[in-house]
Amino acid sequence: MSHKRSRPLILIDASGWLFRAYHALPPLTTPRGEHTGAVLGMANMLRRLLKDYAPEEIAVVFDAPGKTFRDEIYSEYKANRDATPEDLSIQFPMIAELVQAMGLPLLAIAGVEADDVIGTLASQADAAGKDVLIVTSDKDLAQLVNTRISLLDTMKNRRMDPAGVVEKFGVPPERIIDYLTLVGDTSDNIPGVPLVGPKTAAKWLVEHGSLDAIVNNAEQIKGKAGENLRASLGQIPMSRQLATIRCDVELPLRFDQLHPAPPDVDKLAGLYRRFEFRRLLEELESSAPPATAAPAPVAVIEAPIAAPGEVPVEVPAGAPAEAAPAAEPPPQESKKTRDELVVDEAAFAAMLEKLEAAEVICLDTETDALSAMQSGLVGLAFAVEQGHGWYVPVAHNYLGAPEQLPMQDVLRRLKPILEDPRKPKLGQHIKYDLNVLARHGIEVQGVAYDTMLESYVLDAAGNRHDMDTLADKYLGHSTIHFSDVAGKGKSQITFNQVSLDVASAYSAEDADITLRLHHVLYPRLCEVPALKKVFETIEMPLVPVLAGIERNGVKVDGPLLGRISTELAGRMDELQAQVWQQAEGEFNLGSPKQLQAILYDKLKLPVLGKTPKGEPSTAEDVLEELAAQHPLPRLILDWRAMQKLRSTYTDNLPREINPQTGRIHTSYHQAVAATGRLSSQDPNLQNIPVRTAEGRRIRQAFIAEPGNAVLSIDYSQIELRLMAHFSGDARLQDAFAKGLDIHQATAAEVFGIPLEEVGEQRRAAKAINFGLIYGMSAFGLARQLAIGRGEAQDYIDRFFARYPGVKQFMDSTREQAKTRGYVETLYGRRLYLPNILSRNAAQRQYAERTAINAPLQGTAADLIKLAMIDVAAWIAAHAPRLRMIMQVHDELVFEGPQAELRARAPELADRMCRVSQLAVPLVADWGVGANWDEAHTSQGHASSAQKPA
DNA sequence: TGCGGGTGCAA
DNA sequence: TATTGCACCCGCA
Repeated sequence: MSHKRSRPLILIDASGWLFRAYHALPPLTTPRGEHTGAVLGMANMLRRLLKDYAPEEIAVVFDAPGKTFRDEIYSEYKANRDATPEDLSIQFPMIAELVQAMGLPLLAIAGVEADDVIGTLASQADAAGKDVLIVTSDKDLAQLVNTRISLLDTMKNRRMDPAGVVEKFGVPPERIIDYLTLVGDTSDNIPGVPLVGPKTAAKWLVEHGSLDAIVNNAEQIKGKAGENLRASLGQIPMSRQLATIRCDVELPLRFDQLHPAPPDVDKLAGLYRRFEFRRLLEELESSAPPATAAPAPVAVIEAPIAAPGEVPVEVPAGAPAEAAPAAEPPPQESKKTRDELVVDEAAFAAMLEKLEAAEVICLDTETDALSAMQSGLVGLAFAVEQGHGWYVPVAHNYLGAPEQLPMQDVLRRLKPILEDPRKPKLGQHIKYDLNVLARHGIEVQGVAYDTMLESYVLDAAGNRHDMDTLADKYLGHSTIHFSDVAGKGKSQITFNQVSLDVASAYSAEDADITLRLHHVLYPRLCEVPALKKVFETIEMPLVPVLAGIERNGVKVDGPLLGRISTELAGRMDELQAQVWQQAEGEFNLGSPKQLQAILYDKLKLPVLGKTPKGEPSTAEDVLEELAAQHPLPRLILDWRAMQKLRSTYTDNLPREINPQTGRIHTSYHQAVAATGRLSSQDPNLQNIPVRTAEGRRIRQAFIAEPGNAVLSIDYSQIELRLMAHFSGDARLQDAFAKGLDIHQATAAEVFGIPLEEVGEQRRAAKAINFGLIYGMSAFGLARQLAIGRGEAQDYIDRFFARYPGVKQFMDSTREQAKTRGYVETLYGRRLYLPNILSRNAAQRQYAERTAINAPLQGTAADLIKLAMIDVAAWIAAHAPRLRMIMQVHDELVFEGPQAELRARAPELADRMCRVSQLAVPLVADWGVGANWDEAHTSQGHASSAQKPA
């Protein structure tokens, strides 16, 4: 049974909303001088909510004036609050009128706050299995969030679900009360623990689990904040009580009595006229149905409505014994790193001793350029305990730079430690440091932790994984930015020009922050054994393998690319002349905007497609269709194809050749793709052309050193095989078991013909097979195959009829995504899909497609990563003259002496196939050639391995 | 100089 | 109204 989303209950924290809207909205007055900005804001917000969510029940909840139970608990409660501005408070009665005229229930309950009313109604609805949307900008209400209850900030248009709470506060909803208790609230005058702000509170809660655990471990908590905690222990129970929203308030009605009534059109029109809301009035008059006998709205007013902050603040005699000393806002906690600049022998020796004794060594290198393959080492930073870092400068050479320890000595003495596999190393994006150090003669061993990858495995798509982002998110710490020390733009200096003091503060902090991040992230990883395993057995072992591939690089024939470029340029000139002739005027062929004007304005060709922004598209598929009616689109297509090859490949690849190595060294990014794939950058070697003959000429420029050859091995149909494995579909598995051409087999099934009679149907079957992996719709398939929607739907229906397991797999995967909020790969790598329950259909459907695709794409990524780790170890042990030089998602490319490469190819392909035992065989095809194109084209040798039956 | 939009290359 | 990426060029602030 799928969990059906019903029309929600909406609860509006009206007092809080107005207070904030008052400051956010422009001050609006009628000519008579009535202030109406907040009224209009409320009207628009309510209309929007009704339209967007069609709530089954709704209530606009105000604070009632007078004391609440919180004032009983704490005499200073809300004592700091400013009085409500008068031009806001006079709008409250107007708003009450408006809400009632709109037919919406309005609540103001004496003795409690709006939050408690909301909490009570929300928990009633939750118990009844109903979805609840709370409109608020107040963080306190985050404690109510769960899978059914979410917060909506209408001003920022953001929904906050449990994951959102974690993202914003660093703790889940059930820890929000603990969080608020620790942090306190200056506006409510709730005492927190001095020096403990949002970040420390979240950090402690993550480390200890709960406020109770923190209290129990108070003796162990270090620093000034720890002292303050111990001093505040007495007031914690009271703060906790103040921060807790009550969910058991006695109310005169239940949530299911809060149905909106039809608006009282006459009254509403009268109000709109009085407030001079012309647009709303027009809309009302143009759309209003004849007034029906409107049932009176359920408006329960237990007390007059109070403006926020109107609560009396007189202090009763006999205030609580230990009134909090924290009237002032919690000061920003200090997280400064104690940095130690190492420029003399004694300090260096002392540091080495500490490094030797450390359990984990956090390291960071500073260089004079961004590229790990070009840069020179400028300094090294280390940290072994939180709060302290060393910086060892070795090549700062600005005018007047102090003397530093000689680089060669420093490296020679660090080498035994860094190359000791028993000493675990930690870094942020440590692959960079491995490459820099390798180029300086140190092969770092024992690479155990990388905070970037810890964050990536925890939640690949939740945030970026650079240090600044992580420090902000997990430590609440704003790091010293590189641009702060080196400037930016034209005037940016390189790190060797940065003064030692500044460099030391920056670098030591980087190492320290990395260590602190590790202490937050790694425990989280350990909480989910599958993720810990992905981290330990896939991502970390892959780091040195990738570093090796990057350093190996690939040889590219620059002169060949240059010749191709010249040839293309000549042909493009001719095409351009013809285009200008056809268009009867010169224009820039590379400008979609100018081309659009020519095609659609000047030549009046039909608009067959739009860009995402709604402009007439000049994209390939559109031009392809237009080519039937006019010669110009074809010329443009040809020109574009050549322009693409030239600008992206023939002209730019030669510039990427490293002058020292004569090869191209890409960077593989391990923490970018949501699914677990790698990406390649500077240059991207994972999108080198292969489909067209013209494009393959680029691949021919990927060559080997003299005497060497290129070996390409790729997995055959890996994602479809994984679909067969996951789905358990007998027919699909059988097709792979028999070694059939899978597209041909699908064609036979879908079209109900014998295998040997499959002809043109194979193309359609291939499109279906691939579409399947991407969660394609009938609409998409129809467009792909240029057939009718009905026909496409028919294909899909027949596909699912023949492969029922696949249908079942897709349904259950979507279901899992909905109930758990994530999907996972064969190895337990997770992808969270926060939008899977979105009310926005486009977002939800997108998440559903991702839910189908991610386990397949992600498992394929896991498999080839494992294969790379295995193959790299095997090469190191058995064939050190071979080099792994590229990875392209389902393909590995090697270089080595021709004969040896050919001899070793079957073993390498076998190892790739044996990396995992699935329900269908894994097959890898390989080929050897003088260049990448030849290696690819000559593929025909296959290896195969399967789980024994 | 940086950014968004449009386009197109790969798996 | 098909998944994941990277990078080019244009046009504009």
